[in-house]
Amino acid sequence: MSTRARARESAGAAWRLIFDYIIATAAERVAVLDRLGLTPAESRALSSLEPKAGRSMRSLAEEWSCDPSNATWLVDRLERQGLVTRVARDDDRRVKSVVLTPKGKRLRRALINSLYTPPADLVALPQRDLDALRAAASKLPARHGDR
Amino acid sequence: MSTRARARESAGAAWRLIFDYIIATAAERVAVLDRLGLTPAESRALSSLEPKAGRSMRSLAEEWSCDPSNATWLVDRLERQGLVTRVARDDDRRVKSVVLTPKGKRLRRALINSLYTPPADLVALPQRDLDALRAAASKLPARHGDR
DNA sequence: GGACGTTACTTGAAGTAGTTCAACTATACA
DNA sequence: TGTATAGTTGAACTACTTCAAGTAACGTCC
Repeated sequence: MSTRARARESAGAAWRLIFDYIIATAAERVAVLDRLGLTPAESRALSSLEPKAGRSMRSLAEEWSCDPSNATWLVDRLERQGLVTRVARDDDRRVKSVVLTPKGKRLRRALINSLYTPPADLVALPQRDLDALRAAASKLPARHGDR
Repeated sequence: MSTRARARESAGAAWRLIFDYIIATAAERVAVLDRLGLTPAESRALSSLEPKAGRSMRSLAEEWSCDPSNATWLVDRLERQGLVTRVARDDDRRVKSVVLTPKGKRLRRALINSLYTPPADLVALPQRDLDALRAAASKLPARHGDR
């Protein structure tokens, strides 16, 4: 068997297991959003907003690959919940900078903390496996995509 | 540091990396569904249906944790697309068995094949890491949850 | 410096996907 | 004959998407 084919086989097996595990734990994440009173779209929006820097509507719409009017709609929702504010940017008054409020920052932190908390099954793995998992995963590209 | 705390730390780091990677690759999976003409709910429905055995509406509604009427609605959609058929069970004529048609089986296979194909970044990892990843992941519970 | 095309964002209307609830039918079971 | 169960129907609602049209601010070219 070629080196390449061997890699594909191992990667396939690993991916399948990981993917299944992600699906199996999906309900926990739904429960998190539920508890925080967020829809999936709202949670994605929240995690797109860094606590320090505001972001233009356009850049958000691009990250979410949606229509600008959709971004307006979603940011409206967040604004009505007091999670973000819009501020017109001084250098270009067409651009609205979407900024997290203190409440928004707190909720974002709570959201990320919950989602980043490893499921119990994972913590229960042998330390050797956890280290290997971490080492392997750290070599994956940390694409700053639609998170 | 306690053994426990160390596990939590490694698991946390590993989980965070994996989680980010799953989010980063989410668009690929959306593209798969798109290509196959399936909504997320339909794809979940399809993968709940084993090619060999039919399943009652009730058991489907339970697996999807939704209202029975919701299951009716979803299965209606699949049936209209020729992916499943309903057959009344002989031993209890109240129960409808939802069965994949040949077309449904083919589509399910295509769906699972696509989703189980590991992303290129993963295949590109060193063989050593892939083996470790696979070994670690195989120790996770393969909960047969909402997949 | 005033008209002109462009860009950022918003508004409104229409549509799809999915959820929830209450009411109903048909079958089973006691 | 009643009561429970499996499934369906219909109505109302939320979350999201798409598209077309509109407003305001910017940049530029004469």
